[in-house]
Amino acid sequence: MEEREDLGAMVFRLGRRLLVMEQPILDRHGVSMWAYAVLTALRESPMRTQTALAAGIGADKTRLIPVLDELQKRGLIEREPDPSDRRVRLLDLTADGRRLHETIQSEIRAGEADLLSDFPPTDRDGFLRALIALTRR
Amino acid sequence: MEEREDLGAMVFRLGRRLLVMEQPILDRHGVSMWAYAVLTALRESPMRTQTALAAGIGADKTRLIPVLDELQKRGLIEREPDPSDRRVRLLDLTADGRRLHETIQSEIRAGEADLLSDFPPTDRDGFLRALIALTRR
DNA sequence: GCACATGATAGGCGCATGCTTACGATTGAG
DNA sequence: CTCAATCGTAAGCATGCGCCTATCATGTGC
Repeated sequence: MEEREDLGAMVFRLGRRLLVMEQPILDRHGVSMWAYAVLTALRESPMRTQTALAAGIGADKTRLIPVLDELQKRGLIEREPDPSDRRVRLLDLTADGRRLHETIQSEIRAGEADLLSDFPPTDRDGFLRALIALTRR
Repeated sequence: MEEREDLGAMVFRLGRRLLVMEQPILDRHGVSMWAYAVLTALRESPMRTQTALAAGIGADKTRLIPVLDELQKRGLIEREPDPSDRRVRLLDLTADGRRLHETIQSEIRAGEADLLSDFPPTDRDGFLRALIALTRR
């Protein structure tokens, strides 16, 4: 592993490559990257505050608002004031939102599988294991 | 490998993490990310045109100009008109530039080694092999 | 009850980016 | 010789982002 680029350079190039692969998929479903991140986060579990959601996906909480507006208008998320604390908005996916996320994610996963298909399984597993470990908070 | 995030999400988070690690190093040496990319590219081999350099590091050729101005002013790169075609500027590192790149890169590599130190060698090697393959043009 | 903290929202500022256009110098093809 | 193409440079534009402030509604500790 002597002659290689810096990790940063390689990771950023890979990021760009993944972006190029994913963008058309997101465009086709009329969803921005941030919106997809929101759907993904809410699929794991509902959120009690928008601030927590923003922190969870590494977004600015003020920039998230138009994204949530749009998702709500399209009926993809629920966003209701918490009866027990009317400052906060409870966030959750609707059935439509869940369905759309599932559709998009499966397309993205197909693209990923395609990228990874050339590697020997041990490299691929090592790659994924290391990547998962490196991105654990 | 059933329950994992999308590759894109993980790769971008890792990119941010690497950025957080590298930025202080670059700042300490008064070098921007683009400038460091230029030094890295020129270390591999001199370049015959700025356009080729820009394409090589994935930058906009017009945005590269102030970066090159700065690097030249600091005596880190040479940038002379090609006698055989005076439209183009031959680009190369100076001794100082080579030295500075070497210093910065070794600090960055130390940070990378630290990040990767926890993994079993097989995972680490698979990770690097896959990453190298995925970023080959 | 009152001061203070928290959540959502709106707006603005500064920065880096990608993209585009224009221009002067130079080269090469016809 | 003339014209098109290439290279470097300057400038402008729209976008998206992070950050910061202010405002309003609400909740909590004293």
